[in-house]
Amino acid sequence: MDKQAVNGLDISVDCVVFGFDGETLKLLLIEQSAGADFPKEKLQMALPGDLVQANEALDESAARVLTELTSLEGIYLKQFHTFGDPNRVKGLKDQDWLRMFRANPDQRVITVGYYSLVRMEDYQPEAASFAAKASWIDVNEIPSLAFDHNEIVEEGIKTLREELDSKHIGFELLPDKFTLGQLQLLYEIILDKKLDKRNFRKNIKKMDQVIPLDEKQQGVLHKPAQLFRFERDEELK
Amino acid sequence: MDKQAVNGLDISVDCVVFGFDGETLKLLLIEQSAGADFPKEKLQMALPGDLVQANEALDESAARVLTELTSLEGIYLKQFHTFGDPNRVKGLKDQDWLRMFRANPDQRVITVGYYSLVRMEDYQPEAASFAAKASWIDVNEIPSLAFDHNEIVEEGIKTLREELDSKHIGFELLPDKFTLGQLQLLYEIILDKKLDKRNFRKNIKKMDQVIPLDEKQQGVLHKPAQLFRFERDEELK
DNA sequence: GAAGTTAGTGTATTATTTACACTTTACTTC
DNA sequence: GAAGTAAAGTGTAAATAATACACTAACTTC
Repeated sequence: MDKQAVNGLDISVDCVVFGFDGETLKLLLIEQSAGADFPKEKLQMALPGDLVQANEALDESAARVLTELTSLEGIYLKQFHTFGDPNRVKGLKDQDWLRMFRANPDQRVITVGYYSLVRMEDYQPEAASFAAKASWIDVNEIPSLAFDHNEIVEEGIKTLREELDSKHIGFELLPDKFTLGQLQLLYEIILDKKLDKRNFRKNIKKMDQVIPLDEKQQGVLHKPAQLFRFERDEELK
Repeated sequence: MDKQAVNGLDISVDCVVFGFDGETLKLLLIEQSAGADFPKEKLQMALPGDLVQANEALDESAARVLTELTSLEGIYLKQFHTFGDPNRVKGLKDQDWLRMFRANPDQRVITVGYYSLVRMEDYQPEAASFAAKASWIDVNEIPSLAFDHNEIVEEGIKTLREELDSKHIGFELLPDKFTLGQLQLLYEIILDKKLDKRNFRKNIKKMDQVIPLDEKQQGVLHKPAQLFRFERDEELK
């Protein structure tokens, strides 16, 4: 009586994982996992993601993907958009891989996009625990990715920009101890515009979550900067 | 080799449809459709929504639900969040209905939430073309709804609030010709706070999309207000 | 024509944002 | 140890935006 979806359907999560190395904004991308006889030249880079498991909430699923990949827990993760174009996994470029690795390669897949912020110092892909090869790629040098992942990346970056100010998420990308110069540079890179140093510092110093430490930068060839740390809300309790 | 979702799965869209009658903010709710022998007392109110069809994009699906319900086209519709709790349709209160109307009542359903803004003058549910009974319900008097729809409503209202200023969506809820008093009242109701009349008007008059008409309100028992109309971006081209 | 009701208008005050340039400090090199 | 280098660190004035606030105008009803 009620209408009903005719075909089977899978749901996945894909994570747009940002990192900052002090110079450029990076994205954590994986190489699609290759079987013994899958031709290497047909492998593409892709966002880390996976099918959602039975009895697994969406947030849990995204957290699992990240933890499996990086062994990190408690990472900032936020759902930002769901991508459901009926043809999003029907591109020619993706067929070989789907036929090799998916039980139902022709099945429609709807994916929920998450973005995530990782301290790069906490995770270097060389030490990966995961089968698929992962690496940090400069956001300005993203290659053509599997499926519609380039579009997902675009949306993820847009969301990061929009939420940077209101949600204090910049700090998630920095080491525990950071300088105001590093923080400003990060903001400039994400927002893609220059900021005024004095005004920026004025604003930051209004936040009482940013705490000056009795400690200075070391080993730089100029005046060392004071270090700060960010006190997350949960630490305030 | 690759992991895979074990059970079958459905995906749906649910629409949080706002309307404004000049006094309060309303939500368009439907009564779950009842079969001949389904006990009326077990029917709940719910958000308009439906399973996503094969080969149907998510946005298309949401637009279809709204059009089937209201016969209106080109309505403002925006995806805001996807709800995927594995138990979101497992509540006791929802079992009877699912068993009657769904082919796979135990199947997990993930739903994509959309919010939508409808000019109430354009649609009065009494004249509905749709089977299920629909009605405008005051947002402050929302009853307990089917599934997790109360939660979806909460998120939808939150999103409406956040996007009210930045996206000019208030105008979508007003008649073509409106007064600044009506507009202010709408803002006050959505934001749930009083606004200063002179400052509000100052702000509105900065937007050159709000165009004063050579026309006044009629039939009011006080000084009639000037009418304005809102020029949407697409009209500007 | 008096009473009731909402429309419509301006200004002074305060807070926020912006623009802008020089001195300080530690390290490195010679 | 002097000179050079490179980023750190700092304050103020001007412009803009946000806020607070009270009366007159226009129409309807009685």
